[in-house]
Amino acid sequence: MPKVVDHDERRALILDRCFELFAARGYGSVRMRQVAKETGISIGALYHYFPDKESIGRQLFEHMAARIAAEAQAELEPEMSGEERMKLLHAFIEERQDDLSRTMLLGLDHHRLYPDGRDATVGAMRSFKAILIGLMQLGPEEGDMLLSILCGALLRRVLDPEDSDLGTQLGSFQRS
Amino acid sequence: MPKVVDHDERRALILDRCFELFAARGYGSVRMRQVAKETGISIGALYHYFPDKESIGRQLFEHMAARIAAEAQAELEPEMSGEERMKLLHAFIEERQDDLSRTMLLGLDHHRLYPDGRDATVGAMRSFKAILIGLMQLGPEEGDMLLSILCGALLRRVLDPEDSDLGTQLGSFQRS
Amino acid sequence: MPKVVDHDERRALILDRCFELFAARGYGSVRMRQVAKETGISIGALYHYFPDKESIGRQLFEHMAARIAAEAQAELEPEMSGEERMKLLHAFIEERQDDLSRTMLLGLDHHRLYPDGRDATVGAMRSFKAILIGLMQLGPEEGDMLLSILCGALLRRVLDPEDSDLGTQLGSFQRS
Amino acid sequence: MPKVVDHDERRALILDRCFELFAARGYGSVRMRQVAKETGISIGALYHYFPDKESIGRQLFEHMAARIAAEAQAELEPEMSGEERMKLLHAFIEERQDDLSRTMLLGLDHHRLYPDGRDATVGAMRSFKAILIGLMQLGPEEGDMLLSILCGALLRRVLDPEDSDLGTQLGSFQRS
DNA sequence: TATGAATGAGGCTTCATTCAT
DNA sequence: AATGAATGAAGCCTCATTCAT
Repeated sequence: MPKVVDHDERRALILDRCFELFAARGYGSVRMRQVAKETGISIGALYHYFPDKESIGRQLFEHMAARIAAEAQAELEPEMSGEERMKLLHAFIEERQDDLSRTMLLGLDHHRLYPDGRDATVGAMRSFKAILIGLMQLGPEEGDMLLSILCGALLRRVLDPEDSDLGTQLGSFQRS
Repeated sequence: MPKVVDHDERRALILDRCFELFAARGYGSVRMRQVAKETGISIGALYHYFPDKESIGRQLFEHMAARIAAEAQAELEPEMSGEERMKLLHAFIEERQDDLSRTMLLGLDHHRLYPDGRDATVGAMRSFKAILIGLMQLGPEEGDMLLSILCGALLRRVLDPEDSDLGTQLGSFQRS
Repeated sequence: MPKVVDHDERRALILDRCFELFAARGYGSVRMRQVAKETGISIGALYHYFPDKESIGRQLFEHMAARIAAEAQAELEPEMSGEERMKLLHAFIEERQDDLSRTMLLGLDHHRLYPDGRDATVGAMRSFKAILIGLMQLGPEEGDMLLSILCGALLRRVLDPEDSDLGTQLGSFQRS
Repeated sequence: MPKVVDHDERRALILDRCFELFAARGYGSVRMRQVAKETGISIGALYHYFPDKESIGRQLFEHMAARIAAEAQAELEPEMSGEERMKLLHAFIEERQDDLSRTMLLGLDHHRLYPDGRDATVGAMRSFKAILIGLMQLGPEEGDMLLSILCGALLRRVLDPEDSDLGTQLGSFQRS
């Protein structure tokens, strides 16, 4: 009897393991050799789980976006006062700053390289907006603004880490 | 030394012409053949003006960031009332939405691929922040927030063009 | 030692089952995965019976050539008149057109890929020639000619099936 | 000004140069590295002239079949007595024994690997038959027989070079 | 014995760079 | 200076073979 493996589980594991790599270097600059080393899986075995490199790139964003959305929906219970909800959101985001930034970068790669799959980035953005609006009980304009601030703060955190404090900016939003 | 001027001029021309290409595909996915076709300059000639492909990528971001900063400083004269300054900023940004988004994308590529040149992205971000603060006469926290909103709105415009209106969000900021 | 018999039997079975595959695609274009699927035997098990892929290719031609030669010797009893012997030969060949063509193709692969085993193709050709000469009681030149016509007709049947009728050509030979 | 090359000419040169290689090893066992070495052209340059390896394989047979057919039509002038025509044919074939055998082997590879291009082998066979019939002024059955003898003799020459003399067999045909 | 997932050398192909023209 | 054909290192992927189960 050969080794029994759950293909879907293994696929997810591989995606988790090469998340950082793709986010840090960008799809076009990642080499399959690096993916193999990073995941601890041989090059050949990677091709048991993904038909080609592009498929890894495509699935990676959707995988991470789905994971974060699921965590958000699980953790962000709206049964509390306004101030507490903001704290909860704040904590949630702060905890995941790196994952969120990376997923954002993957989203941009996804958008640029797979024009036929742009519904994935659109869908992800709208899901997050809906989550924010639902949690904070915002109007659409406020939701837009909060989402933009979040995205912008994450982006600035990438480009100029020392001059961007997510906490301060969420605070500013709240006060306004 | 007319040759040198010519050289720099030509370099700038080439950068202008392949700006869209690099922004749309990402540094790692652009091929020299495409650069040649896009700029109308033969592959061989490109190597007269740039030592290698990386050099194009590196210079491209700095070139565009500098150009936009220069335009901002030229156009955004602060000699007017608060409301007018906001209108001016609004118009300036709206006119350059595409260039700004693309430059942002290039900045992210720059950051990811040339870790030794991160001062370029840091510098660009801070310049823009200073311009915003100077123009709108904001405090540091407000400046941060405006910059984040701008970056976030530009990013969202890339990922979900139909659900992000830059004008509305600047308006929201203003009212707050 | 029943195991040994079993082993050889199984080997023969495998060879029979992948005969078509190798003849149709050519040794160099057959994949072990295809052999496994075609024979219904797992890749791993194939390696119990053959040390490597080359061994299958080598044995395949010899196996089929030996089988056909054995059948020829069993069926082509020369105890009859000249005309009947020709009919018999004709029937024998017509019945095995596909096998003969395929074996010929395998012989060519064998010759090209295993230069150290060319005595196998030489031996096979000479056996068949001897059988023809013995059966039809031909002189050496006639035997040569009949063998060439047979080989040529089989080859033409592969390359242009609609313009080659084996029967007609054997008839032409007979009349001459 | 870059080096000016006639693509078609160069393509033909490459095909000529790797003819032996493909015939000797079989399409599936030829490596691009070998083609580069054999033709004296770098691997990269090969891809200026052929989109991929398969294209070389496909074109090779058609190129050689066309070349031989052209030579046959140029050299085999039928303005002579029957005996002289046979001598002429004999000389023509003897001179090209290797090329003819190799082209035959390529035809078999072509047939096996490119099923969508089988009209090429069919066409080649029929051209040669027509040339034979035209030259020797044969009836269709005789033409068939002569073509089969030729093909068979060439094939036997590959598989058992010491036991096949093309001249003898053409002589046998003539006498019959 | 039997299975097929895993391995990694090596195949085909791409593409940044060079260089003859 | 300009051109683009040529080069070959290195990328993606395949597939013969191994090995844990």
